[in-house]
Amino acid sequence: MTLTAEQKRHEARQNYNASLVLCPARQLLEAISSKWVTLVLLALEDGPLRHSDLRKRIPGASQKMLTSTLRSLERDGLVLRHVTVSVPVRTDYELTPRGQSLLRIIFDMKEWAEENMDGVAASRLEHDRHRLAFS
Amino acid sequence: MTLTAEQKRHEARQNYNASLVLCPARQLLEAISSKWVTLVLLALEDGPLRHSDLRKRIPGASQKMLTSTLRSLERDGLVLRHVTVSVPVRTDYELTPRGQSLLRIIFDMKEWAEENMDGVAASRLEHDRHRLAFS
DNA sequence: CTGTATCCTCTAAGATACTG
DNA sequence: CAGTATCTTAGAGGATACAG
Repeated sequence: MTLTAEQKRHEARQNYNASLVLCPARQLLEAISSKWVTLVLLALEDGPLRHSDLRKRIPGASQKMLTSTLRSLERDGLVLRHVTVSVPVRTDYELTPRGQSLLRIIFDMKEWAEENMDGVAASRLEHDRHRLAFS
Repeated sequence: MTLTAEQKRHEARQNYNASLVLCPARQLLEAISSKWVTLVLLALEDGPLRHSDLRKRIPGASQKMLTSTLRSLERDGLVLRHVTVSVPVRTDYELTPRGQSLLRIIFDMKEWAEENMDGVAASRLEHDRHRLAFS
């Protein structure tokens, strides 16, 4: 049978998806653990921002990614999108209570990152040094 | 000049990298915000595990991803790798203190995810329902 | 058993150009 | 200004086979 490989792939994928369904917290973890998500939430920390302001605050984010990230956050009820119908259009984004509660977690992550930045950097140097010595 | 597009790409990439260097916490955030990282750390929660045990605990993780995730965690000083030279080889992984401190953050994330799971799901349904109504 | 190397696929994300 | 659509690409990640 020639389809064996592809069938196995399908099966594996199915199993994977099944496990995701069984543990729904993972879905959220995945949705959260995107670079842009954290950056957007942090940017919205102290009040609503317009789309263009968000772009300024998050250099490196393409418009496309920003929009799609915001859509996803909106869908999850983490940010609120308010459109003012004028010419030109104006849209503001702000955190929902749920978004703010997540922001607290992200703050903890950020804090941890800042506290452990140096240690991790040192560890990397050490590790790379060893690998180099044996190669 | 025919290289304009590619040059722009390079330039943009450079700017992006530059901003990463300027805000080193982002590097850590990126390193952390991988699905496998969180799953591995959670798996190591209550004590050392062998490579094969980790695979059992994390269905869906290919050997390759598991190994490379572990390597990265080891490099960052988050897990410790202990090799017992026998036949067959035996390797155990355990959390370092730094890894345990990160695990606390991940626990908070997990807790948040579990608390907000239902709300997010509801929000998604609502959102999708609206989009459907207008299409 | 643990790990590496190879190949291959598919998705995330950037560039670009266009609409309301 | 905000958003969408299209094309393209780099890289993450899986399958497989093999080595120590």
